[in-house]
Amino acid sequence: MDTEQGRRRSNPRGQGALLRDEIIDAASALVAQTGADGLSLRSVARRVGVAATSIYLHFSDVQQLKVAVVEVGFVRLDEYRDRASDGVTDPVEFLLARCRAYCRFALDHPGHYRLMFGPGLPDSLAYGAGATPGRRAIEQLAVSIARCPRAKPAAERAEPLRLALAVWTMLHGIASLRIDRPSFPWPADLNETVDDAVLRLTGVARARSGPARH
Amino acid sequence: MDTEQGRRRSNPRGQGALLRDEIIDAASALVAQTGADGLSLRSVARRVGVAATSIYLHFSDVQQLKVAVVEVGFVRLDEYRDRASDGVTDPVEFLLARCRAYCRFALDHPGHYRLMFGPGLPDSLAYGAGATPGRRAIEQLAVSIARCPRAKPAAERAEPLRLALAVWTMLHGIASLRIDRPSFPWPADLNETVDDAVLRLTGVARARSGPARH
DNA sequence: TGTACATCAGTGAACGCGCGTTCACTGATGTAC
DNA sequence: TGTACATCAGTGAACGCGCGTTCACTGATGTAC
Repeated sequence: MDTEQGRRRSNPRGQGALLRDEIIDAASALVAQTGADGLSLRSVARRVGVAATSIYLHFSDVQQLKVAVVEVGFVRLDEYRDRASDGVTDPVEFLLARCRAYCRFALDHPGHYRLMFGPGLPDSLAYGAGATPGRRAIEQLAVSIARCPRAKPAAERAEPLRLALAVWTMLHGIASLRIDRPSFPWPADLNETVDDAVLRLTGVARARSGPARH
Repeated sequence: MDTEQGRRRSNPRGQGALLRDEIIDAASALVAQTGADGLSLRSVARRVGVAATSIYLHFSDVQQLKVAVVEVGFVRLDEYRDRASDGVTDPVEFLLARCRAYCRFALDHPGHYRLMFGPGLPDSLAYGAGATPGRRAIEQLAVSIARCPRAKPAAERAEPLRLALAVWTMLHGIASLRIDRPSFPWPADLNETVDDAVLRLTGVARARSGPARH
C-alpha cells in the first residue's frame, strides 16, 4: 500500500518464517511512527503488503504480535544500555550512563516504551512477572548500585535491590511524563535530571572531578 | 441499558444542564470501572440511558467529554490531598501525607489517573501546559518542600521547584507502574515506599520520634 | 381565554470506518512411485 | 520420465462489532398578541 510494487511473491518453500520477521519489523516501525495505538493486525498487514489473514500464519493472535514487538524492544533497550556503559570503568559513571541510556531509549522509541511499560499490553502478557528481561535488568541495576561507593554510613544504607527498584521507578517517571506531556516545561538537560535523581536516591557520591559531563 | 427503567423523561424546561452533570458522572463511573479505554461516546450514552446524539447537546466532541472527566479528576485529587494533610502541623509530615495521598488517589482511581497523566488525552488538551491545576499543584508542592528543615548545608540545596518536579516525577513513577504492572512484586507498604523516596530526593529530615507511622 | 409560534430537550435512523477473526480457496513446489 | 499427491505460503471475501458524527425529526412547554 505504501509502496505499490506490483504483486508480492511468496517466499520460497521452507522459508515461510521470513515473513514472520518482516511482520515484526513492520509492526515495530508502525509502533515507532504512530504509537502503540497505531499497531493493528490490519495496519501491519497493509505495511508488509500482505493479506491480513497472513498474519495468522505466524501469530495466533494480535496480542502475540504485540508481545513479539515488546521482545524486540527489550533487546534494543539492552543494546542501548550496554553501548552506553561500554568501556566505562568508574562504577558511578557506569551506573549513570546506563540510567541515562534507559531514558534516552524511552524518548527515542516512545511507542515501544509505552508498549513495554505502559497499559498497552495486558498485564498477564507483559514482562515483569517471571524471570524476564525486566526482572533481569532490575537485578543488574542492583549490582551496579552495589558497586558504587556510598556517602552514608553502612547502618543507614538500604539494600541494593530496594534502591534499584526506586531508581527504575524514578527513571520510568522521568521518561513516561516526558513522553506523555511533551508540552510541559521540562528542564532542557535530560541527563542532568537523571544524574541528579539517581545520585539523590541512591546516596551514591560522584568522584570529585569526573569525566566530561556527557 | 444497565437498568431498564422504562422511558427517560426530558428534564424540565431550563434544566437541560442537568443532563450534562449526569453525563459527566456516568463517564467518570465508566472510566473508574473499565479504564480510560472504556470511555466512548456511545458507552456513556448507554449508561445514562440516553440517545448517543444527546451527548452533543453538551459536548461538541468526545474529546471535550474526556476533558470534563479529567477536570473532575483534578478536583478529586485536590480533595484527597487536602483531606490527608488537614490538621497536620509538622511540615515534613504535611509533605509526606500529601505525597502519599497523591499515590493513593492514583491507585484508587486508576482510570482517572491514566486519563489525567497518561497518553489517553492528546497533549494539547491535557493539563500541564498553562496555569492549570497541575501547574498549581507543583507550585504548592514546592512550597511544602521549602517549609521543611533540611539536612544538607544551604550550598548544596537545589531550588524547591526543581525538587518539586523530581518528587512529582517519582510519585508518578510509583503510581503508574503499580497501576500498569500490578503483578510485579512491589513492596507491600506503599506509604513506606513514598516516604522513603520523597525523603531521599528532597534531603528533608524527618523528626526523630514522629507521629504514628500511618 | 385562545391561538400561533418559538424555544427547548432529546430522539432515531443512517453514514462510513477500521477492526479481529473465520472460512474455504489457490497456486507453486516438492516427493513417492 | 511421467504422474499423482502432499505440503507449503499466502489469498480474498465475508462476518459482526463498536465507534464518532450527521441529519432531519418530535413532543412538550413557554410566550406574545
